[in-house]
Amino acid sequence: MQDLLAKNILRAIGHTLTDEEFALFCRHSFVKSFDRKTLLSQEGEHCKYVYFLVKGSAYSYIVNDHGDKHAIQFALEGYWITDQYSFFSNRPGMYSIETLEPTEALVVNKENFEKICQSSHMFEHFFRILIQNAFVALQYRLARTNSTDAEHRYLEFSQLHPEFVQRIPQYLIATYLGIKPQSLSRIRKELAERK
Amino acid sequence: MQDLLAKNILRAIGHTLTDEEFALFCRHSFVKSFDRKTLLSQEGEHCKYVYFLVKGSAYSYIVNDHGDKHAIQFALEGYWITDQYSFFSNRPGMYSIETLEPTEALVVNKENFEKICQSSHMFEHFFRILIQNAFVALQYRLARTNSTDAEHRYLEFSQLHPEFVQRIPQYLIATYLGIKPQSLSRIRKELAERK
DNA sequence: GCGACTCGTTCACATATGTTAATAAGTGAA
DNA sequence: TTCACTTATTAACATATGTGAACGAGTCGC
Repeated sequence: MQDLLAKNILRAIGHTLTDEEFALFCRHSFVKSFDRKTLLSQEGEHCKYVYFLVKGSAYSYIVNDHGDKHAIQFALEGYWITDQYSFFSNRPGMYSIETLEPTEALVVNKENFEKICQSSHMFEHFFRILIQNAFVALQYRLARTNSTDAEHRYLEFSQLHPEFVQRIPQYLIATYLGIKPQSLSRIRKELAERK
Repeated sequence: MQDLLAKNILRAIGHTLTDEEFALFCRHSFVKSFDRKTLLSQEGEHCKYVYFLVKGSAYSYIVNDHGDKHAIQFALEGYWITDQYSFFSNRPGMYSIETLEPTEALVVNKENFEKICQSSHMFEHFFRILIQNAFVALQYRLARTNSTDAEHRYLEFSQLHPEFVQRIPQYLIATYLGIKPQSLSRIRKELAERK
């Protein structure tokens, strides 16, 4: 189970955990299971935890003034997810997080997260790299959103994340791409006809 | 001059530098001046440096398939800027960075950046917080881009960054918001008429 | 096996934003 | 001053995407 975590760390920083580091993480986290459609975090409330998914899937979303949900991030096994805004600032969250399938996660609360980072330069480094990579991916996504039409964004998304296309409902992918589910349906139809 | 940097660090992590830490940073950075319209980084080439602006302004942008520039980030005095993708991955850049005014910056190359982070847990921490804050802001910006119309995005932008509206050309702000300069002009006209 | 959902599709029509082109004000260099 | 260049504005028309509504195929609980 913590195998996934070890791999995650290895991939990010190129080396694996010592036994002490591993113990440090275990002491400050716990495992928890969630049903499908469980809210892990809710808009307006403080998001106290960061989740590392071991099994299942979840997504975060924002609700706009018209009440529409817009997906922000998807997470499958091996992904971290939280409301970064709320978690890091200790303010009420702007996003909600919901499981899509029955899900199992390693859970770390804010206090323990800070402790882990303080007592281990390695973990501080790891989490810097982790958020750095997330930043780079997000920046690219925004750049494409601002400079490319929906059809190309969808094509790029489905090539980059075929596993999301498989497991995430299409109407959520649409909002993730910044369009309506009907529009994505139309785009997919055109792509299929042209092919 | 390094005053700005000290403030920047203080604001991010709540305490200031020791003399050794300050010396560490100085040993691994240098000051440089640039004319207006200087390319600090160029698409296709490795972005070797991160810049902390002490004076002037700059912006990063992506060029899409039609050859249109789209602003990614703006930087004024007290802001950090680089092509994070290229800088952190050591790959050819996807963005370019150009000064908008005569500019002065503290410059750190990748190697020294890593050294600073390795030899000081405090700097590792600072840069984690820095990129964390950048991530949170970026995520919110993307969430709004995907869920809000251009008029509201412009209003929010100009309230959040009045200093950008002052100093950054309007056509660049338009591309930053994901619209054409003509559209921003139209939106501004409507806002003015309604008022 | 039945009703209640959820999800994807399709369609006719609406609207925000893009496109192209022209104009004008402002700035800086010669 | 004049010329070249950059930036902002405006207008008529084009197009991608949104809107609202209907329909059908799954799926789940009972």
